[in-house]
Amino acid sequence: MEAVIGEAVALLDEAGEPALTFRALAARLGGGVASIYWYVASKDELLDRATDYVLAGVLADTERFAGSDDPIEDLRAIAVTLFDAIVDRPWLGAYFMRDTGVQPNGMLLYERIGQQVMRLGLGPRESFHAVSAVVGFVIGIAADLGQQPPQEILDGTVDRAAYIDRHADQWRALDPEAFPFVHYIVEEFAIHDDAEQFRAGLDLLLAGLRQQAAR
Amino acid sequence: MEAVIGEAVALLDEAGEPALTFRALAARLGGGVASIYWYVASKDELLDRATDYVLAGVLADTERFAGSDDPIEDLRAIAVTLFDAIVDRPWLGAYFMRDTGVQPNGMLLYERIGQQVMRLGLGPRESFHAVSAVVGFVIGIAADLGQQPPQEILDGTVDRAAYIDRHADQWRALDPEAFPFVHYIVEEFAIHDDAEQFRAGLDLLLAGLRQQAAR
DNA sequence: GGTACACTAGAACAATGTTCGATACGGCGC
DNA sequence: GCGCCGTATCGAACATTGTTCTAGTGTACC
Repeated sequence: MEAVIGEAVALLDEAGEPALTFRALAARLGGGVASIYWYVASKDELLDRATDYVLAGVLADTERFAGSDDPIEDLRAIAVTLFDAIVDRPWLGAYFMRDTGVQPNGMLLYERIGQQVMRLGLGPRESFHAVSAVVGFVIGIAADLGQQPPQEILDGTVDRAAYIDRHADQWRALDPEAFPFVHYIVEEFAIHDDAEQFRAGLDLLLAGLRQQAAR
Repeated sequence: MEAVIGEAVALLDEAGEPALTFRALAARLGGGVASIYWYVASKDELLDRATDYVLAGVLADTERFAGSDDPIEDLRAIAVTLFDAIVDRPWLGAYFMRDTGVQPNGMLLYERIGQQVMRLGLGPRESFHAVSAVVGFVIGIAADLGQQPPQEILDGTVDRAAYIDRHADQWRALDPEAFPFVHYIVEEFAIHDDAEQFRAGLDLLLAGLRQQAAR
C-alpha cells in the first residue's frame, strides 16, 4: 500500500500527471493492473492519496514556523514553503485543495495557516477571507507554473531559459502601440524568477492584511 | 466553424469539461466525428478556441473600465468582471491563461490589466509582479470554485446550500482542540458567498498595491 | 465534361479507466 | 487432515475516449 502511492508519486514526479497510468504503475510494481484496485477505488482516490502523501512532508516542513513574534512573518514562511513544494512537484498545484472527502493533511495545513491569521485578532469573517485569499493566491500562481512545461522541457531537448526566451520573443513581436504594457515589462519577463515573482505578490497581499489588522 | 465552437461552449456550460467529447459534439451538430477535425487539429485546440471565444465577451465587458480617476478602482472592476465570468463558466478557470501559442483575447485581457497598473507609475519589475499577482489571484480563487460541483449539484438533486452545509458539518465534527481556527470560522464558511469572499481578498491585495504605489 | 477544392462521414486504431471471474495463499475450527 | 473464509493477485475483457485513414460528397470554375 505504502509502495503503491510511493511509486505513484515517483511517476508523477518524473513525467507529470499524464504519465500516471494504471498500467505504467502496475508495470513498475511488477504486478497486474487490477491489483491496484484492491488498494484504491478509482484514479481520483489515487490522486488524492498521492497529494496527501506529499502534503504530509510539507506539513512537517512548516512545523517550525509557528510561534515567532510576527504572525504575518510566519504566514509568509508557511506560504513560501508550500509554494516551493509545488515548484518541485508541479502536478501538486492542480490537485491541492480539492475537497474530495478526505485529505487530512490538506486540512491540517489550512488550519496551520489559519492559526497564524487568528493571532492578528480579526473577526471570524475577516479571518476566513484572509486565509482563503492566501491559499487561493498560492494555488493560483502555482497553477500557472504547473501547466507550463510542454514536454520539450521534460525531454531536456530545450532548457527552461531558451523556452522563456522564445516566449519573450513572441511578446516582443507584438505591436507596441496596441501592447504598451507588454513591451514595458517584457524584459523583466525574460529574466524573471518564479519564486521571486511569487514572493513579490505575496508581499503585496500580506501588506494589505497587515494594514487591515492594524485598524 | 462558428457553430462548432459555439456548440462546444454550450456543452461545456451545461455539464462541465468532461461532457465535451468529440462524439457528443458531433451528435449535437448532426454530423460525424471526423468532421470536427477539419476545423480543429486536436481537443486542446478546441479548448483553446472555446476559451478564447468566451474571453472575447469578457474583454468587451471590461471595455468601460479604462479611464476613471483611480487606476486601482479600474483594476478592481476588471478583476471582478473576469471573476464573474468564471463563476458563470467554472470550466474557464482551468483553461484560462495557459500559454498554448495562440489565445489573442487572453493576451489582450492581460494587457488591459497591465495598462491600469502602468498608470500607478511603478517600475517595470514592480508592474510585472503586480499584474501577475492580480491575475494569479483571480485564477486561484476561480480554480477553487471551478472544481467543486461534484455532479450532484449539476443534477439538481442537491442544491448548493445543502452541499455547503454538509461540508460545514464535517468541519464542525473536527476536534476543537486540534482545529481551533476551523471552528472559529466555520459559521462564516457555512453562509459565505463566493463573490464576496473573492472581493475581500482582492481588496487586501489592492490595498497592498496602493500602499506600494504611494511610496 | 472535367478537375480542383471545401467538406463530410464511416470505420478502424491505440490508449485509457474500470470490472469480472478465477486463482492462489494462509490461518482457524472441527 | 480438511474444508472454509478473508486477503490478495492476476489475466482477460469492456466501454469510452482522442485520433487517423480512406472513401466519398457536393460545388464552383474553366
